[in-house]
Amino acid sequence: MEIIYNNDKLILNEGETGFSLIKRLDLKNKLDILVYKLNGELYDLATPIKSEGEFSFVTKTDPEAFTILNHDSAHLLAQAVLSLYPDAKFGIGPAIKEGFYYDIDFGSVVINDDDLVKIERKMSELSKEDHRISMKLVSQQEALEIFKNNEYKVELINEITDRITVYTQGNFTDLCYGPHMPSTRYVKFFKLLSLAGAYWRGDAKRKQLTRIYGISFFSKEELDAHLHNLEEAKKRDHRKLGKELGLFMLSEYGPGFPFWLEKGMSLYHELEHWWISKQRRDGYEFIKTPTLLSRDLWEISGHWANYRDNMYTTKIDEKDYAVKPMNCPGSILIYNNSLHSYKDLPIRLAEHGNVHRHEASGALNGLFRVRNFTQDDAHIFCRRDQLQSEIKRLLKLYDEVYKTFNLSYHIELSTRPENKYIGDLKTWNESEKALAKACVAFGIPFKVNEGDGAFYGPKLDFKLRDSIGRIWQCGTIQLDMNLPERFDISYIDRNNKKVRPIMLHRAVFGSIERFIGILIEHYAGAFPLWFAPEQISVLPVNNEAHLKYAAKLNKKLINLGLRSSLNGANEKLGYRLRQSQIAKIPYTIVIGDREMNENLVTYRKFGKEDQITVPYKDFIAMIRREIKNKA
RNA sequence: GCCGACGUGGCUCAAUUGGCAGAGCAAUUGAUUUGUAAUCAAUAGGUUGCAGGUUCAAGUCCUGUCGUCGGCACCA
Repeated sequence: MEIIYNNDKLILNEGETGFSLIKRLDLKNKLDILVYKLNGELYDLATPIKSEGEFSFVTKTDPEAFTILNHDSAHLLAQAVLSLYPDAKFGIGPAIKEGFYYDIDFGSVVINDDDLVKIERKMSELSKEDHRISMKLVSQQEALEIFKNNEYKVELINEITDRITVYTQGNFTDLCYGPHMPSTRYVKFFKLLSLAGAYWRGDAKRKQLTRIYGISFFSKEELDAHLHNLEEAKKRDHRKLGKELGLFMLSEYGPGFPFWLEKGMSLYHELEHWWISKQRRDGYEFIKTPTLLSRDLWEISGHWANYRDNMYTTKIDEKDYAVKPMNCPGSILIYNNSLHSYKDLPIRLAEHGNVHRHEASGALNGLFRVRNFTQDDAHIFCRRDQLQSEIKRLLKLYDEVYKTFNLSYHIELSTRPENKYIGDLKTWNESEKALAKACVAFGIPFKVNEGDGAFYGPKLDFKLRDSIGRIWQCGTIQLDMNLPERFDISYIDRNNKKVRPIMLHRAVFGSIERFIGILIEHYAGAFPLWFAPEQISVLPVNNEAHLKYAAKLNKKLINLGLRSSLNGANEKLGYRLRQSQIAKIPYTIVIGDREMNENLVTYRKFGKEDQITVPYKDFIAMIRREIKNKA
């Protein structure tokens, strides 16, 4: 039998394993080899190479290495837990993008953060003890016997239809497909990060297990760098910055209902004004629909039946009302307010609509998940033949918006769910094709999530990537085959017949509140000039000599439409400069004798340490240019 | 909603085994008039989230409750 290895044919010995091959080839980097890969599948080094094909060794630097290491780390965690808590029962323990976790039933024992430290120490011990990790193929009967005291594994075993393998290291044996590295000593640089409750098999009706999260790397440097990044992420937490920069607040009197402070409201207004002007340019008509609408409407839309628990309702004059959790029904009422000709389409109704949803208390999170937020919503009513071009327009608009904030993104297309869906197949196929085709035409790649669409239609989701690499789902374009039927909307075609238009829902930010939260973290509170709540701070060097002039200059800047403020506190210049740095104000200008007498401006830009002196009009020109370029 | 942790001046945090609630920053007042990240001094600021309980005595222990955080579930 022969394999292709390093582009060469290699004849295998009888019963050759990864280990024996490493030995035979006398590979220098043998300690870096984790597993081997045969025809794209990964195997333990101890497993005999069973067929011909493309062969390679996977080393610490290969893309698969991180997952393998973290999967091994989950096993090491379990081994450590078992030795400290012999009665613990194990659920599942996979590697994930951000490391690994293991779901464990500790019985009546309560685990806290101090225990994590103990477990971590035990893991290090077990790692040093260099336990061999060995795999064994077993029958279902044997597997059931091995895990007879663990109802979780038994449940899993009963569902497995192909081969069952178990992995053993020391006295810990786990049900696992593998692959694993040869021994526990490969897991060396790791950290247990947090403790959480997690429902068995993700089902809220089933038992909650204790989940331990951790992450593992091949070097101390990588681990330290990762921990450092976590610290950095904490520093830009929008809740922390929101407090420090005076942007918004939360109150126990309204959990999940954010209060906007003056500076935060400035962000909000800037963002909204800019965004409204872009949408007007693109042919959107702005509307506003009521916050409180009668139950009858929500029954037609289907929300009363499906989301009543998450809606705020009230009784007025013996009639039920609900605070709107969505803007669509209101928008449709406006569409239905008049007859529409095929010539009028597409009609693009936009509403920055303030909605309330009673989210579960445990779901609330700063501005990211709130009970009162504003959707930058729009509903597009168009003809079938306009669908393609409408989507293309949207892609262009989304691209422009996200690029303005320096956010890169990727698109995911979710298609028709297998069983539960409404509408006819023809429309589904046509719409999915239109969404895909528009992406291709726009020249942007997309990922397909088969069967992940809403029951009422396919959608495109936009996943943004921020300045430190985190992914946020914001924008969405959804085709709706449900509401047009329920509200019986139509337009009159050229044959004078009533025809059902296509309805698109679209939001680019998703929620303005959440988007601002994301931008706070993305910019770490140091907003670009056009967007910053305070753009310029004017500091007179000496209050007696320069305050008057500085105040005049500040007034001048304000009259030019700039958000400028004077800092004439009785403090040293250094102290006031520090204040503007802490407030992350883009430009701090210092006014002294020279500036006053020669009409100059000495400025320091946030994030830079040098001071630059220029004529006043050059400074204004520069500021204007920067604002215009949204830099 | 569920599991776990936490809740002390505006902010960040102290307070031995239960034993007089304290500091820095911010604020106010006064002095100082400052050229690129903290001038000096004084003053004021608290029913320790809230409601009960145990105790001679509770920030500390117990019960309940509200809120926040890390996750899970949920996210039209």
